[in-house]
Amino acid sequence: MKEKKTSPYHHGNLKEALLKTALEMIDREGLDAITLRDLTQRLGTSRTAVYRHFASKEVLILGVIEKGYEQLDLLFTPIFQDRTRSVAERFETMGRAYLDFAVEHPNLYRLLFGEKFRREREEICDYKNETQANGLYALIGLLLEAQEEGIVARENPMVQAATVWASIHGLASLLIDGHLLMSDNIEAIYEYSQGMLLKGLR
Amino acid sequence: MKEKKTSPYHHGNLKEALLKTALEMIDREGLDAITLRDLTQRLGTSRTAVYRHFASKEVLILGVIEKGYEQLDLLFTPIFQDRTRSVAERFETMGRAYLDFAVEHPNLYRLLFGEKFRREREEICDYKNETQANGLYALIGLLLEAQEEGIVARENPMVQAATVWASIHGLASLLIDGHLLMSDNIEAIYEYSQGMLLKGLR
DNA sequence: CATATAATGTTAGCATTGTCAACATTATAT
DNA sequence: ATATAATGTTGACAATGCTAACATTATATG
Repeated sequence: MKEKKTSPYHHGNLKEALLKTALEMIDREGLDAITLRDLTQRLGTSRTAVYRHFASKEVLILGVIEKGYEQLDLLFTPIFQDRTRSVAERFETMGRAYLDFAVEHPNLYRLLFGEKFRREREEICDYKNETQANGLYALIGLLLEAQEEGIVARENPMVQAATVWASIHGLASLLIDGHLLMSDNIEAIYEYSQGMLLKGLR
Repeated sequence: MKEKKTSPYHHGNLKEALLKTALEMIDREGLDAITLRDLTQRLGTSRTAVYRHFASKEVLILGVIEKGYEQLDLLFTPIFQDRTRSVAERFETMGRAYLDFAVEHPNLYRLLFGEKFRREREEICDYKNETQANGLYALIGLLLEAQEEGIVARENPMVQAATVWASIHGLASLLIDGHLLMSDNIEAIYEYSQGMLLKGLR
């Protein structure tokens, strides 16, 4: 399929390759560690080839962010929408999947849910963080279902969703940023959190 | 008091001035925005004067972090220890003060509770994040008091503290990092969070 | 098919920034 | 009083993002 000639002048699919490799590098080494020179060298092109596809390093990163959200979407949507499982089950599974993702991909998690390029995400790309919004809406949907079942109080689901998300995001952040020193208790903390959330939402 | 001569060769108190100004700059413009050249220029010294007091930029930042924790301590300790107020009141006031600090000093908040230099904080300085630990211990103490009063279940207070901290940290982070778009609802979200926490802890 | 034009890639070089080495000036101690 | 330590300065280097000018390949249009 792919011609493996000794580096042809035109890469063929450099844009996608840049996004893919950049995402991998960020995932592995963190946002601050990646360098355009390093990135391009791994792809066998010259350092400025990036600029034929992205206006700047920042714009490239914005592409990576978009790609990251898409991957998250692929991961989470099935869990949310698995109607074969009870609301409580989906809630539990979802929380665990979210935490697992953060722990397994801390650098990527920070990129997606951190502060960097916040303004630019909405200015340059106008996809308005669709996926992230999707995630919130999915959570709101789940909470509405839970309200139907009577296991969650009938209050503003947006406020509830924000509260739930904040709880889990806080736990994920403290964990991957090394602020919870009693790491062996993670499981206990997570279970307590879940229980407290369910109890508090009732 | 201070001699305002036309820049004497020796600054007199450069180390403290560096820490103070660096903290102000980080608070205002964020960690990534500060530059040793910029910093030293504002203090009227040459760019490399820093290295007579700090081994590197990173070590300087570690000093700023320490200073930041001290300031936080000064701000929070009185609230925790104000025995004239009920446990519930202190809990409420504390949460609000914490959130206020994050919103008013987002860059500083990210520096103190973010990921950067995590390892180095414990390797180089050996103060072991005393203040942060102090904060957690103070919260644990408050929870123990609350357990005495019967408004919080008698379970592992460390786990409870981590859960509470995660909730509020998550809310603060999502807020200052721009992930909660319905910014007008912040107050509602915060109040709901507090209520949910108290209910869930019971 | 031929060739003009767009797309894509390369090399050279600049500005910024952290850092080091060598040197200069001031404070402190003996 | 002067040797030594403390503190500050200048010059330079390497890494990095980026621009300009040029080179090569693909695509389209006659």
